[in-house]
Amino acid sequence: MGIFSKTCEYAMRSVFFIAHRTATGSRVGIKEISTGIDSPEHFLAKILQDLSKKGIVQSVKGPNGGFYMDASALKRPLSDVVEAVDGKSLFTGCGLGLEFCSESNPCPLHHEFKAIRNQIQQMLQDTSIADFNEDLNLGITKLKK
Amino acid sequence: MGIFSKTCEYAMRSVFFIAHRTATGSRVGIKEISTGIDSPEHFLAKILQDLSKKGIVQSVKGPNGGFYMDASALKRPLSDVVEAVDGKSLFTGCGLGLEFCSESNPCPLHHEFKAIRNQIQQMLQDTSIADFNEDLNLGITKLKK
DNA sequence: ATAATAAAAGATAAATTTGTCTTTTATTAT
DNA sequence: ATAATAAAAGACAAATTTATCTTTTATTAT
Repeated sequence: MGIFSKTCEYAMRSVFFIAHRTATGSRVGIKEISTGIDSPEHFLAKILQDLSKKGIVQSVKGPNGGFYMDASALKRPLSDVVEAVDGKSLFTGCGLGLEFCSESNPCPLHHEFKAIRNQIQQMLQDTSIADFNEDLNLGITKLKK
Repeated sequence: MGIFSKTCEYAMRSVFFIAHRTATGSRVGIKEISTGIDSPEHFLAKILQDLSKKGIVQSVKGPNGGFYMDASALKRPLSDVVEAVDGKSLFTGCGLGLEFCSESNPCPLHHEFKAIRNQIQQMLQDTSIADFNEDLNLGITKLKK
C-alpha cells in the first residue's frame, strides 16, 4: 500500500495524461487514457465521472467527445485531485488512526507526524497540474513504460 | 485511509503501550493491551504474533505470561515496526504506483515524492520506541481518550 | 499430575477496495 | 430522423483488508 489509494493514483495519472494531451484544446477518450496510463478502463471511467462532477476535469459525450481540462482546471493544485478522491484525512488525520488526537490532546507521534502531513500538503498545494506538462512533453518524465 | 494501514496503526500503538507498561520488566496480556489502545482483541493478537516472530516484541505463554520488550527491542527505531508490518514500499514505492518509476526513469511526481518518502523514513528511523515513553508517562501524550 | 492461564494458530466472516461487464443517455454527423 | 459515438450510470464480481470466534499449545502454580 502506498500513501495514496489506487483510485487516487489512477486519478493523478489520468489528470496528468489529460492535461498533457489536451494542451492543444482537443479531447481524449477513456480508452486512450486508460491504455496511456495503464489502468483498468471501466474503473478509470468511474473515477473520471467523479472528477468530472467535481469540476476537476471536463467532459463531453458523443462523437469527438472525451475528457479535457479548461484553463482554470489546469491551474489547480494537485492537492485538489487528492482531496477529491481520498478526502482531506491525509492532510489532517492522526498517524496512529486515533480519533481524539489533536494539538491539545496529542498521540505520541503527533508532532513528528504533523511535520510529515504538512510537507505532503505543501508539496501538493505548491504544484499545479499544468506544472507537470513540460517535463512530460520533453520526455523527461513518463506515465508509462 | 491514512498513510499507514490499520494493521500498522495497531502495531505502533501496541508497541508504544507495551514499551510503556513494561518499562519495569513486567508483562502485559493481550486483553489489557487491546483495551488500552482501543483495538479488536483477536485482530491485535494476530499482529502481535507476527511482531513476536519478527523479534519486535517478546512474549511468554501461560500464567503471568504476556508481551514485553527487552532492552534491545526498546532501542529499535519505529521504522522497524512499520517495515515489519507494511513492508518497505512506503520508503521506496512510487507515489503514482508505477512499477517502472526510478531515478533514471522517473514519473512526473518522482522527485517531489522522493523528498516526502525520505522525510517519513528519517522521522521513523530517528525515533526509537523507547523515545515515546517519557511523554506517555508524564501524560503529555496519550494512546486512549 | 492436574488445573488454570495466556499466547499461538486456524477457520471463517464482514467490510472495503479494486476491477469487470452491460445498459442508458447525450451529442454529433449523415 | 437515423445511426454512430462516447461518456454516464448501474449491477455485479474478485481481491484485499479488517475483524471475530474456536481450538491448540506452552507454561505456571497447586
